[in-house]
Amino acid sequence: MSPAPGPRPGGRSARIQQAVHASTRKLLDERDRADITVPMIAADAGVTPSTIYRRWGDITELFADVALERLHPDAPPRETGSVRGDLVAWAQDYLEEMSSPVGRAALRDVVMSADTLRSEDGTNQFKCATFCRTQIETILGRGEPVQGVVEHVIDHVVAPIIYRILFDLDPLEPDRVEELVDHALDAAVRV
Amino acid sequence: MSPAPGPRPGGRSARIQQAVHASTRKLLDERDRADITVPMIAADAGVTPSTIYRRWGDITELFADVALERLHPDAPPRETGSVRGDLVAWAQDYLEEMSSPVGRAALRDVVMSADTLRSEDGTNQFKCATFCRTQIETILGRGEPVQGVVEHVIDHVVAPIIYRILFDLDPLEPDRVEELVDHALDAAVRV
DNA sequence: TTCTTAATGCAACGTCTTTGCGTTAGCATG
DNA sequence: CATGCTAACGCAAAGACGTTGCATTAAGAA
Repeated sequence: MSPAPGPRPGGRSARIQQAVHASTRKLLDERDRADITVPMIAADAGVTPSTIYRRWGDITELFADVALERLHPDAPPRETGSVRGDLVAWAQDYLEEMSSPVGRAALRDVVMSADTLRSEDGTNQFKCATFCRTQIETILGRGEPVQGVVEHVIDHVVAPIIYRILFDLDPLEPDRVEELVDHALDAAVRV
Repeated sequence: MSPAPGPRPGGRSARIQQAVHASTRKLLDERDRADITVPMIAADAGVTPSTIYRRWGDITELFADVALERLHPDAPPRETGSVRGDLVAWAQDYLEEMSSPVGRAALRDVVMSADTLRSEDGTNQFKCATFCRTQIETILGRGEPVQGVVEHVIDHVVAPIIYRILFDLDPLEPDRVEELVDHALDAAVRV
């Protein structure tokens, strides 16, 4: 038997990762991304730069890692009584979170991370999209199953929200979210 | 009178910019982004690194600059006889271009460029979105004007295409483009 | 306690980035 | 054609960052 490889939870490895993440978040709040360097983070976290380089490769991957943590939903979507209501509520929350400077920056950090370096569960970008999809599936699972609704919600609700944020257009009016959700549901039924 | 500031077309400034752009494109075709450095580009273009640093700030901005050039449409959208047909044709072309490794990389380079450094006509991201919008407006201008169609096309056709590319999801089937266009047009009429 | 292994710290080296200063190219004027 | 002006470039030095081999340490297992 091989002696159980992999990082042990609670060990030094985990403590360091936590410290580095914390320092990264802290610096991201204070300074501009372009002004943050690996040695800075290392100093703040109390580790050597080489440790960070070895674990994350480069600062882009570290940022993406921290961003993913931010983008990961910490609770299942709220329940309002109807699928439509749940979707609207979730999408409005999502829009608000992602529109904030922090959310926007996190989105970019994920998008700009390597797409060649894929872990066992996909690229960072894919993981990010999966967070969304999972939340949507949870909501839709509460109602009657309709083929392909998830994809429609992604295409007609999530995509417009994100596109406008990333490409610096006027952010979506929160009111329009309702319209988008109706559209996505209509689209699913009609096809 | 101030002696007419700004770069003179055809001068040394323009030649250097052209050479640097060319070298950047060339290197982007050969190597991976992460392996390309400013000194490399400078050597290939026959200039000093400091010139590039002074003009573009960092390699990210240079990449974004080159990417914008790639994303800029070089011709007005094809005409097929109907607005719907034009939109479908344009969207399919757009999907194909952006899905290619080159297109995808260009999109990312634009998205990851600074959003604080805005030129007189907006950020790089905004310019990129404007290219799309202009093409769409051209097409819509050929038919009867309907309030807000442009935004619907952006939200329901462009956004899904781009979102899926950036977030590493399965790219849209070219067939589904037609469906998206119809939805966008329906949406515009119905509201 | 002792052993094993993965991961860290240290330190040195090479490369990139930044910056001051002298020079040049392009354009305008007489 | 000669002269002057200005923005931009090349050069070179200094500083900061990225990378790597080697010794050491921390955490868990026997």
